[in-house]
Amino acid sequence: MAVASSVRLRVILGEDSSQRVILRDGVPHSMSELLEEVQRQCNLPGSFRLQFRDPDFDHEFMNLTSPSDLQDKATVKVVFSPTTHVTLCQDGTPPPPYFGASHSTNFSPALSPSPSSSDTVILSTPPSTSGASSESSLESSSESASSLKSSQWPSVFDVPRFSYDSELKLQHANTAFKEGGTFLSPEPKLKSSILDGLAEEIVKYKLYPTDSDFEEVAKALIKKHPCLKEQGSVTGCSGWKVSLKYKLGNYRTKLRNVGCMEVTVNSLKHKPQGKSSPAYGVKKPRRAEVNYCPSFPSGETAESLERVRVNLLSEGKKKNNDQTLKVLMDKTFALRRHEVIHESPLIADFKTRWPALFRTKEVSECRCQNKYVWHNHKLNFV
DNA sequence: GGCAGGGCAGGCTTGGTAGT
DNA sequence: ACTACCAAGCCTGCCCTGCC
Repeated sequence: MAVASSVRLRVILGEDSSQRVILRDGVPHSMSELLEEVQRQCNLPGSFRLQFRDPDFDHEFMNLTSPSDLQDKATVKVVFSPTTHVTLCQDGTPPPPYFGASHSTNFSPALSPSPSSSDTVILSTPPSTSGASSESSLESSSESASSLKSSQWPSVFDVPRFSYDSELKLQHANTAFKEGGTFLSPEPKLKSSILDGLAEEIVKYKLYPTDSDFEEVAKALIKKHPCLKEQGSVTGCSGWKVSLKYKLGNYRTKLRNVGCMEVTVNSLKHKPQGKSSPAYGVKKPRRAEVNYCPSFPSGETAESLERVRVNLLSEGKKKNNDQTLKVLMDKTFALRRHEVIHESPLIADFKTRWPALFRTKEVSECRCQNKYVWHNHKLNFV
């Protein structure tokens, strides 16, 4: 029985970054297998295509459409899809999914890499829409909201399916609307179910949606369920927009009560003394700010991560220790974010606590790929 | 022309409460 | 339990003005 010999590829990941990929069973038969293997070995997020040096065209890079064009030691280049906005960690690698909050990475769930240094479990499905009011559901929503938001706000908001009975009612009402133009005035239970479903879909992306986000969701709702359109409203959905704002406001209160970090940071209890105004110093992601307030990795506490930080200090003194530093820096990302958000430390102090973050390698790898967003450490300048 | 600072209006926050 | 609403006050963006 013939054994396929392994094939080595040089994969160009960026301007100053390339990596060896070894295909132990030879070149895969399909492009999808090849892409998956490259993605796995290079730990790449999102969708991308490959280009290879085509000998028929003076070895210029051409799109790779068939794996059979590759030979041992071939050079391929990774070209990310325009829709993939990759957010890098300090070390230039994509963040593990638990980095969460409003981050601008658009991971493809089917192709997203496994969390390397994270112990956090990735939920592949949104929290139950039918049990939003239950404590357990809210806790999972809190988890979802604070640490598992792995998608950018969608270009087209997808209205989720509501509970079975709600969908049934809407189906009947939509039929009646199409036949006789009858609008539906949803009873409180149905309205609540709709708002619940929309809220849970929204918090998968943002805990603090903007006015235009609400408008977008409301429009998507009446587009999918035209029976819900409001008469006497210019847009046909102004009331839904307002209700959604109330819903999200109340929803954040619930999340606060179950300890969702991204909202508890704004509770009065966490405001400085003498500044106990609800609107004072609200901390939330601004513009492209990413991974705003991630939860600690599963099983970790501030104390345990502090011990990791101390370990980082000693590991940082060793030579040729990049891989260990990378792992430890990944692991302590949430702790750094918490320090930045809660304490707004001076750069000098922060540098003392986290010297590894200021290594040339850390900074240059982020800078050299200026299309990427380095997560914001909002520090006070000295 | 470009920049910085002040004033202003509107939007937004949390916490609390009334009504259903 | 939930939606809707209110209060108090901070934040943000816009506009205007003054200065270089």
